[in-house]
Amino acid sequence: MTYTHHNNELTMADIGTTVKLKGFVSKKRDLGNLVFIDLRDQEGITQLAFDADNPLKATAEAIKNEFVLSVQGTVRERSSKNPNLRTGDIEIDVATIEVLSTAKQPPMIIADETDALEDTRLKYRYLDLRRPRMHKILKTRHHITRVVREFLNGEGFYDLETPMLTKSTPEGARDYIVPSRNHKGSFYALPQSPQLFKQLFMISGFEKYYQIARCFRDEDLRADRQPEFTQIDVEMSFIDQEAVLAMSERMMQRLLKEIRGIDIKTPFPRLTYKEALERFGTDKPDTRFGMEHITLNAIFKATAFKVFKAVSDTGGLIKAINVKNGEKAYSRKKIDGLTKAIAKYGAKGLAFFKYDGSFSGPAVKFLSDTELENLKTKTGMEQGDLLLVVADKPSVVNAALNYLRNTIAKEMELYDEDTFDFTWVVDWPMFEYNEEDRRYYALHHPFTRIHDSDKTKIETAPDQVLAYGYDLVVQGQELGGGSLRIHDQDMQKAIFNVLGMDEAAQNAQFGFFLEALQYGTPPHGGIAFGLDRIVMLLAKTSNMRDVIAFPKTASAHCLLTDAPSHVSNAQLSELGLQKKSRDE
RNA sequence: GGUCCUGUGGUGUAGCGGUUAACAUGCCAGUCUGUCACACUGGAGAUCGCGGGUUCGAUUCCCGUCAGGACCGCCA
Repeated sequence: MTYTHHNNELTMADIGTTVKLKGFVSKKRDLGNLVFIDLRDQEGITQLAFDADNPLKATAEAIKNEFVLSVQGTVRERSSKNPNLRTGDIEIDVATIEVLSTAKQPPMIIADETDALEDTRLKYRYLDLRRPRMHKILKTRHHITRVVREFLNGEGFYDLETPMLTKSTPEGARDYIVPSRNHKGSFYALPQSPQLFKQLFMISGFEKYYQIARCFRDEDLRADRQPEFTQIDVEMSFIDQEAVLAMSERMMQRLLKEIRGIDIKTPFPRLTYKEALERFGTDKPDTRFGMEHITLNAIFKATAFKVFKAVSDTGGLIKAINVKNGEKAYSRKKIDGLTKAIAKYGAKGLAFFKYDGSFSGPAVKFLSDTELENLKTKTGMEQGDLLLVVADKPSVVNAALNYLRNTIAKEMELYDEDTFDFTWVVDWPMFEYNEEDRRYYALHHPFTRIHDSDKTKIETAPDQVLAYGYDLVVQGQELGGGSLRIHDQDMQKAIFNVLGMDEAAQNAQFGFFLEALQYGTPPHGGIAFGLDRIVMLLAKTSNMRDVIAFPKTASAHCLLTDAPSHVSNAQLSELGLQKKSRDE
């Protein structure tokens, strides 16, 4: 027996027994004739005590933080107890001690209240991960994947694997590319998601698939975006949209209950994509509070106010949010700050109105009495309210007002962290026109099935075609998304046509898939959840690096291993590759 | 690709056109029998990210560069 207990286990009930413990030295307190050592392992902390007459006291005094020890001794009651510690009633009177490993002085304090900045933490990630807080998060992550697996196994899903070395595809994010040695000049790509493979499983006759799958996208990072991330990937045959949503709701319900002990109601409310954009200006609205967007175009059709008039005449949008009791909370100076903040979304200005029986604000003098009356009725302004108005092209207005709504709600504390307002955003448009490239793109992805009633519009009015696409949103974050898929090769080709892919391109990129569709394809659909985001949500952190054991920096650099790094010319030539100049 | 913020002992911060570069913590030594952020006394430890410029003089101001972070674009 290498040890008899973990360091969170011993209590008054164990007094008098001989135990063997191991762990890291978390903290030594040397009181002269009395030495205490906090021994930390995966589960917790136990205090070791060395009395004045203990022959090991000298040994204990030489021990430093983070040494790895194995000790044997007797459990005894403390003369002064620590109620903050699970094992705070007892301590170990040490009889033998073995130093399994010594330790250099660590570059950071290994405790929850570490003072190290994130780059230091990432460089010495293995030390950072010793902190109980990080242990707790990674254990929560494990707990979540365990519950997910149990749930999906229980619902009859098969955990099936898909390749990591696969084919690069043009649509979507930038691929991570892997050069082939056998086929010099050719490349694999790491999967952005197992999308086509899971559909092929359906064509293979598996009816319920899942995988906790690593995905790779070579795009710029954010606090909640890493170049490699994990999806809970699910696909089902012979089902409709309701089946996918209901299954997802059961899974989230189970997760919230088991991880946080929170009961949530199903079914989750639904918003159409169109509604979400109108009422919240985003496809991932935070629905924990009101302050919805109010469209004011109708009021200002013939206004004398030049700013609104110009926007109205050029097909722009005039929208507002009513900040209830915002008049006092938002001084002129703070509003100027908000105006500056929304400039990053392209908003050229922010009009504001205060109300205390009548409107006041810089723009009031440009508006007629009728317009002000209509404004009051439309926005429901009351004593002490603040109205913020943005007028510009729709994408700018929506982005700016969404930012304002979220920022102000946070500042005014209009919501609670533990409100889980799961919402489905459904009925996504199939296509989105890109002005720059002068072509349509798939809003979700090109394999999404469209509403039967819209089939005739594919060629005539692609931007009106709605798809069976759905996103799961909570607290203003996208947790997952999916769709019903096309199971008919003619329809699949028609979609590719709208996307501007000719037959040759379709065959080169997706020929294998178009062919597979010809051999009998069950109707199918699925969904994928961002595991990292689920962990963030349940572990209450806004930093994705906190929930990934070995994450990368904002520039996709691993500070621990220093990847990516140079490779030798020999390695390159084996792959048929040659570096261009500009070598350091 | 762009905007903004940060870079000073091991760690985290303060600071300022001329300083003995300050504080906390960690580290080392000593005192201490009940600590648990032990306490107290003393000590060591910094080419102020790197390069250039302005200046009599730059850690401080300016430019560039590198690194880290936040955001915009991007992420079907």
